[in-house]
Amino acid sequence: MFSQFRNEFPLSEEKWNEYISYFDRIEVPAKTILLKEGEISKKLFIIEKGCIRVWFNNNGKDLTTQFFFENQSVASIESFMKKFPSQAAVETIEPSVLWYIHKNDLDKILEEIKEIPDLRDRLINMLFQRTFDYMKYFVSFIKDSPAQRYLNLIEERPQIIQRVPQHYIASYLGVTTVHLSRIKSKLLQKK
Amino acid sequence: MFSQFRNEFPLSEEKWNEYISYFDRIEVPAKTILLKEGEISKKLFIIEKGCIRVWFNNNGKDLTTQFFFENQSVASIESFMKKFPSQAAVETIEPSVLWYIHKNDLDKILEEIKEIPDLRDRLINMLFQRTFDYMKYFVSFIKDSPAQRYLNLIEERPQIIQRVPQHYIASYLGVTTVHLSRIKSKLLQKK
DNA sequence: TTCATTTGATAACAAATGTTATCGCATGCT
DNA sequence: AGCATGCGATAACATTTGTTATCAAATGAA
Repeated sequence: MFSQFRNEFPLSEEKWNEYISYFDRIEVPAKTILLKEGEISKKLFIIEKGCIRVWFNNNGKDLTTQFFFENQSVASIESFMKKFPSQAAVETIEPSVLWYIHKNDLDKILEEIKEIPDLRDRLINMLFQRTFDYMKYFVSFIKDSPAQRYLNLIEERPQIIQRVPQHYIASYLGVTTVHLSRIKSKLLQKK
Repeated sequence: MFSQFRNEFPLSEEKWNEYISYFDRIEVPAKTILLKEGEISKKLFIIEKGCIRVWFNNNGKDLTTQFFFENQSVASIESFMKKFPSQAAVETIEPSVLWYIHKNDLDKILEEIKEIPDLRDRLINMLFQRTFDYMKYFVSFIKDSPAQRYLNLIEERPQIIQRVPQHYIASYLGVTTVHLSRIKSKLLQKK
């Protein structure tokens, strides 16, 4: 799982092995709740196989805000960083194979690697990039119609279209399942 | 302008004076474009007096995404950081008194202060906080009705309601001016 | 296989929001 | 003061999106 990332990290063999030893592997079925709404997030997950969504409970309706697939890391990030109760829940969509690390262990690692300027700068750039991604996502949400956003998904994130049940996609797009069906059938007519 | 921030920065008197000498002061009327769409952002502004909006041109309609008031710093941040042409424009709403610094000078300062762990960590936390603010903003956008979002603005950012013309507020809420008028008149009926 | 459950499509109707046009008030300029 | 302009309210109508209900197909468990 981790060897593919080995050469990205300028670390000694010892440190590398120490760091990956902090991770545990689990296999879970679909619809496993990894973090409940209101809980404090204490684990960061990395997906070996499967997919995960992050969602908010909004008056009983669920509102999916993010999807994650293989090799991505997942946490309710604000809860994880600041030890706040999470507003969001984290749940598998498919049966999944996951690796996770406890926050305490990750904090140890981060404390150590931030003395390495190269890694430190990369971390900062990641944070910036995440901000920019949110901005882009948000602007598209106000700018584009649901139909256009659906087309964007097809172009930019085909995995979502292929692997995620449609009602989750609808909530991600901010529309009802009924309306997403209408969008799809209109798009088919035009072709 | 800067003396109120003096004690937040653990810097020598010399460095402090050097850093603030990089800033210039300008006075501009309302509706002054500080950055055009498509330009690369090379200045960071700090508002002494007045207010500013950041907006996107979307098929001729403008879409305001952010408002800034006294003591806040403003730039088209992705353009400024990465030297990309800016998708957004930056424009004064009121006649304003601004201070600005060129990116080159700011980069020099940042390069120096990031060796100070305290300042460096604060910078990183700022970036995280900005990410969290965007997430919150975004979630509210999908979760809440325009009327609810308008009520949130009254509660959380009364400056916007008081100082910003209504058509900018409408575009910020993602609705037309007509619809915002309807929202306001319905809220009045209920009281 | 068989049955229950999940998922998705569609129709009919309701509610929310956009579009266009008109009016009036306030503001700033000369 | 007088006038143009910007801003906001409102009405009538159009379009988009939500709600509820029903049905069909796919999927999963016994």
